[in-house]
Amino acid sequence: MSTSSRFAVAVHILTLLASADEPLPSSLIAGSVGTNPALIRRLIGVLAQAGLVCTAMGAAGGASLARAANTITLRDVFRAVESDSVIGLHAGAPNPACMVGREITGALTRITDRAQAAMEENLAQTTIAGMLADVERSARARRR
Amino acid sequence: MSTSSRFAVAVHILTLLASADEPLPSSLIAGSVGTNPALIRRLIGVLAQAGLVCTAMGAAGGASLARAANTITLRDVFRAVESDSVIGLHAGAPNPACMVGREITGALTRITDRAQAAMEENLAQTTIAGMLADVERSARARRR
DNA sequence: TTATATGTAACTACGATGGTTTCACTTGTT
DNA sequence: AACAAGTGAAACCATCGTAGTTACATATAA
Repeated sequence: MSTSSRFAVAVHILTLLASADEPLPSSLIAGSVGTNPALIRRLIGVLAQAGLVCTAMGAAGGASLARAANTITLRDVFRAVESDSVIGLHAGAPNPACMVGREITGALTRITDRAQAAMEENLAQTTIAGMLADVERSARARRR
Repeated sequence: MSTSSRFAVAVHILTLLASADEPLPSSLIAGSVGTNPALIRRLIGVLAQAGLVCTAMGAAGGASLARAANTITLRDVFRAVESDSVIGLHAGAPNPACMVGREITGALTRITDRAQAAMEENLAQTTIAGMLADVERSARARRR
């Protein structure tokens, strides 16, 4: 199974904000993502708590990037919206009367932590600015 | 969110099989994992399809490793039991009328594929034999 | 022949996710 | 001052995947 779509939508939102020079309302963002404004606001709340975006209430309000787009890595985004580790462990504790059951969780945790760190290290190599550049490059290529 | 516990349980099963020199019945494995035999048999079916274990029916039957424990990497196990990519994309297609909406999925796919490859590369560095050695080392250390 | 297994289908319970509606509150504009 | 355009947050619902469980047909060693 895969993680939720929150990461994908969060990157979408941030890339959109990076391409704008004024606060964008949740309704506009929802139009681009293809969902409804309340959902976007929920996710933006998480991103705001993580210090990635800031919001303005009232008319002409909306969300904008809290930092420069080239200082926000996809790892930052991932950690903001995805709390658990991507590789799950046992649902219940294994049998402590068995050697493998007793020691497997510790051994597995070491492995999965390392694997996830490798993945996040990879995500850290891309920023929101990079994503926007990538999107613009693709759009140019498609137009030709 | 995280993946299912299938990977963790599968590694548990395989480590257990690596420590045995005869076929183990699902009931015994279930006792070590802390769940019920039918669940174990379901998972073993997947591992058998992937060519990691083989099973024998009837009395004195059970599951055993199909290959040497030092030739089964955790990446093999991961791919056998976890079909989807770990990082999900959008639930529905974004709005193609918006540049970001139109291009973000392609850009994201490139990123997430690379990130998952990095994670799997990391998992490939450990084998079931390594897991068993790790478990045995931990058990020795605990006894002291 | 019997005990011990697997393989598989069917069903339930539960939690996370995405989606939706609604309402109080804030703020720029006229 | 009134209004329009926003956010923030709560309360739901539907859906889906997972884990768990039971049951039974089938296979096989002793």
